[in-house]
Amino acid sequence: MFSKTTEYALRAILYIAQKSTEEKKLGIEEISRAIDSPQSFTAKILQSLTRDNKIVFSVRGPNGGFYLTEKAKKLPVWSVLRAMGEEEVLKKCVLGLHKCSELNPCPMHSQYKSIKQQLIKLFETKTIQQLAADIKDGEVYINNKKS
Amino acid sequence: MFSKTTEYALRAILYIAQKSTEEKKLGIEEISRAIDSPQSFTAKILQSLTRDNKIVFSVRGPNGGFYLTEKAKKLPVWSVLRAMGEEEVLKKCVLGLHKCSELNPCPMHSQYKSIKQQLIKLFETKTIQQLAADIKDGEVYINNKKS
DNA sequence: ATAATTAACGACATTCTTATCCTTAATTAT
DNA sequence: ATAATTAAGGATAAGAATGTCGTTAATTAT
Repeated sequence: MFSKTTEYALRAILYIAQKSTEEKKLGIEEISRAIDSPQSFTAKILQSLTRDNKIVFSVRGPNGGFYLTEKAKKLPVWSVLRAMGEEEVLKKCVLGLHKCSELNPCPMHSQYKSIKQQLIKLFETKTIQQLAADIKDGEVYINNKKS
Repeated sequence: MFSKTTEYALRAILYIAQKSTEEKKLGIEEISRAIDSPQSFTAKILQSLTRDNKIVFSVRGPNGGFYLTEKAKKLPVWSVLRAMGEEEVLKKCVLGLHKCSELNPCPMHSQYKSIKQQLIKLFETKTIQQLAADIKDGEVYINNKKS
């Protein structure tokens, strides 16, 4: 559904949300190990989310690292997807038609539309914090180790 | 959602299903013009669907071209997606976790699952023929011209 | 001040997707 | 038979996504 880049972003943010506070920041080494993603590449992703999107925050130097503010934790998953440029994926026509719309629907339009809407609603409703809380509770996991 | 390659495949197949019979085949020039896709690239896609997957059929030479048999028209859209290697997209974990499952769910698993299932069911249920018929009836369109 | 730590940044490498072009093979019409 | 037509196939290219590495800048601890 989403690019690998976005998958890494989501997992990293959920891990950070779950483990960090403004006092306890997380290093990229720990994060990428925990979510099983390429370290330098993940660093780049987090840097862009820090610089451009104000979803993730960071501090350099000893005891530095990445963290989320309480405010950022309350953001919907949708805001991460938007930051990663995935809005298009969820809004466009399944057949790739530019002009597909209510007035000019493609053959899949009417039935595909309602499923897309459910997806968008799901991502708009769920916050980073809610998902992170479920991880903390041990109900769900983001560990991606193959072994 | 799907790759451009798959979008071209779906549009091409629907166009062929709608316009062709075993007696009246369609040339690649007409097809790619009708669905607004790159001609040589679309040819390759149809060739693979012909050679490997027996979804599309073709004949070379004058009055040759691509067509669908009546049997092929009855195939579900899902079989095209499978042929295009998109099964993965609809089955994998939204966070990209290898091990995500009922027993080891990711934080989005339970709610994402039901939406995925709707999508799969939709593609399993709808046949090429049904969609093509809707185009013929003029209810829906696959024209992709920007102007 | 100096050294150590950690993110930021830039350049580059690799792989996959998308796309083009040219030649070959099959079929048909004359 | 020959020429015309049309898909098949191979080689290659352009671009985007993914991934690596080395250097720089900021911050902290000593």
